[in-house]
Order: sequence, then C-alpha cells, then structure tokens
Amino acid sequence: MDHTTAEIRLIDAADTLFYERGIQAVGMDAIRSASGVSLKRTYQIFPSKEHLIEAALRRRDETIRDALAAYTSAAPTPEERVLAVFDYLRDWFGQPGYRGCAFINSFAELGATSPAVADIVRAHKQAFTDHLAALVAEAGRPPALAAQLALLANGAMVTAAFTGSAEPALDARAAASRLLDTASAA
Amino acid sequence: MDHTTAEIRLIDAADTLFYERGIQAVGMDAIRSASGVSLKRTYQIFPSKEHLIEAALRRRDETIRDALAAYTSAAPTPEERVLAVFDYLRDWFGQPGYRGCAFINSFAELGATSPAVADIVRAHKQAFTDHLAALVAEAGRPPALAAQLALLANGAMVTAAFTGSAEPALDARAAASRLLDTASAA
DNA sequence: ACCGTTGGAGAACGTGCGTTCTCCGACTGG
DNA sequence: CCAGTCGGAGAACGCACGTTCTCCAACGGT
Repeated sequence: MDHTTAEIRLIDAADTLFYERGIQAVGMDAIRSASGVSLKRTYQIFPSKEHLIEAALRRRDETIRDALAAYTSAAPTPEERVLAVFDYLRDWFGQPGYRGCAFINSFAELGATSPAVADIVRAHKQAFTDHLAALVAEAGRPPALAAQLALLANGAMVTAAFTGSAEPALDARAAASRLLDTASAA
Repeated sequence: MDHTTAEIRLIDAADTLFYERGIQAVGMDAIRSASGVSLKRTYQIFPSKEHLIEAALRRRDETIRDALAAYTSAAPTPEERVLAVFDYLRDWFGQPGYRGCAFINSFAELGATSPAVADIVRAHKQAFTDHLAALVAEAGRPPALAAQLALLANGAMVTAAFTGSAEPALDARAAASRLLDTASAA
C-alpha cells in the first residue's frame, strides 16, 4: 500500500467514523482498525488527529460541492435548478445512517476549541450559500432570496437529523417554491 | 449551602460551561471550580456527569420555553405574535457569547451516543414547533406553515452560530413574513 | 548473501478525566 | 464537653486515548 492509498483509506475511515459517532467519540485505534493503516504510518501522513480531522472535512467539502453542482445543473430551467437543491436534500436525508450535516455537527463539537475546524465549516457553508446565490441570480431573483433559501436548507438538515425523517426537505422545498414564486422576477 | 442551592449552582455552572465550550470539553473539575460545590457533594446530587448534562438541558428547555412564550404573547396581533419568534431570535443572536442552539449542539455532540440527550433535544424542538403551530393557528394560517417557519428558525440558529452575526434572524423574519402573507388566511 | 531502510503489530508512555476515597475540620444533640 | 455525622479539599484510582517506541520481518541495491 503506497502513501496515496494509505492517505485515502485513512480519510475514508475517519470521515465515516466521525460522521457516525461524532469526532471526539472516535479514537485513533478505531481509525486504524477501519482503515487497515498502522498507527505509525498514520502519524507519518497526518502528524496529529487534528490534521486528519481537517483533511476529512476538506475532502467532504469538495465531494459535496461537486455532487450538489452536478445535481442542480441537471435541471432544465433556472427555477428548477434552485429547487433541485431541495431535491438533493431529500435524497440525502433519505439515505440510511443520515445524521445531519457533518459541518454543522463538527462546528457544534469543535467550533469553540478549534479555529481550523471553524474556518472549514464557515468556508463550506459560504460556498453552499454562494452556489445558491448563483442559482438565484440565474433565475433572475433578488440576491436576498439566496440567504433565505440557505436558512431553509440548513434548518432542514438539522431537523431531519433529530427527527430521522426526510420530510423537512419537502417542507423546505415547498417554502422555497413559494418564496421563489413571490420574489420579484427579473 | 443546602441541597437545593448546590443543585442550582451546579446546573448554572454546567449549563454555562457546556454552552461555551461544548459538553465533552468540560471536565467535572471545571464545574466544581465554577460552581463552588465539592465533587463529593456533586456526586451525591448527580450520580454521574450524564445526569448533570440532562438536568442542565432540561432546565434550559424550560427557561427557553417560558421566555419565548412571554416574548410572543406580548405582541398585539396574531401575525405579529408569529413574527415575534424571529424578533426573539434576533435578540438572542445578538447576545455576547452566542454559540448556537444548545440543543442542536448537544445533539451533534452526543445524539449518536446518548439516547437520553437525543430525547431531550427532540422534545425541546417538538415543543418549539408546537408553539409555532399554535401561533400559526391563531393567525388562521394552515398548519403546514408552522413546519416551514421552524425550518427558518432552526436554520437561522445554526447560521448565526458560525457567522457570528444576528443577521440570519432578519433574513428569517423577512422570509417568514412573506410566507405568512402568501399563506391563505382563514 | 549482506546491510540499511521501511513498515507492521502492538506495547508503552503520559495525560486527562470521571469517579471514589481519605483525611480532617465543623457543627449538632445530649 | 463529647460522640457522631456531615461536608470540604484534594489525592488517588482506573481507564481511555493521543502519541511514541520497540521489536522484528520484508525488501532492495550491491
């Protein structure tokens, strides 16, 4: 197993375990077992758990950005592209093991003690809102709508987490649709 | 210091520290220092940290329910009572040291490992949504609106947390106002 | 074949923390 | 004044975990 493979396996294992149980609840031994990478090698690649946390969050950030962009760009009209964000959420919430947004969860757990984690979370959420803003602009709606839709989306993420239901995505979509309809079109 | 006083001081200290730093980041020694209650006494009152966590969350639940009810009931019209929820949020977000909703944060940190914490969080959020539903009903709007407003509120709570701004409350209020206006009145 | 490097398995170390224990002073009822 | 109880301060214990170290097998170049 070369360096790159080991790194990927570590990030895979860390990301999965952190998401399932929370970051602080996962020990380095658990990551070693799940990844099959020895502790020695792990610490050669990531000098500390903190580095691994940040790497896992950064990769998840990229993955989600790409997936969301692909999902929304597939819709035919500008309005549908905006609403596709909420269809994406519904698919996500329906996946087994959905436990909320990893960034919101990480911020809740470590935002107060790790500035690096806090920064990654802020960047991810900013990118999400920016993407929404671009879709809103394409649809010819006022920029203020983007922030409102972002609130609906983030609210749906947390609500779906503790209710264990995908329904918040539908509620958010309905609200988004109404806001879209009543926002002054270009 | 009698039993009741010690209990209150413990809950005060625990609630404050948990909120500031996250639950797992706070040791029992820190609670002892902040409360002035000895460890021995603490463990007589709360047999474990888990008990103290639950007590702190339960008291915060009651406090917030009461404060929100008082805040919303002060508004003169049914519509204003609904929007008062978002004024309440703006006041809350503007307080120094605002770090998000303690229930959302606790769920992110412990929801996966502590069913008791998860239940308290669910109950709190359910009560919040129920309150919103009552206000929506008074205003003669359809029940589905309550879930949508709850999403806006929860989304604003998390967004205000990592942006460190109270602006999400204003965005949420604007969206709520529009949804309220376009929802079919009774 | 020999030697130096690499990496694996897991023990070991240090620390922090939840919880309990020890010791001792302070108060109470008679 | 005394016996008994209570509570405080903080040491001690046990465990978990992040990190490092030890030991050894495998491998590659000459």
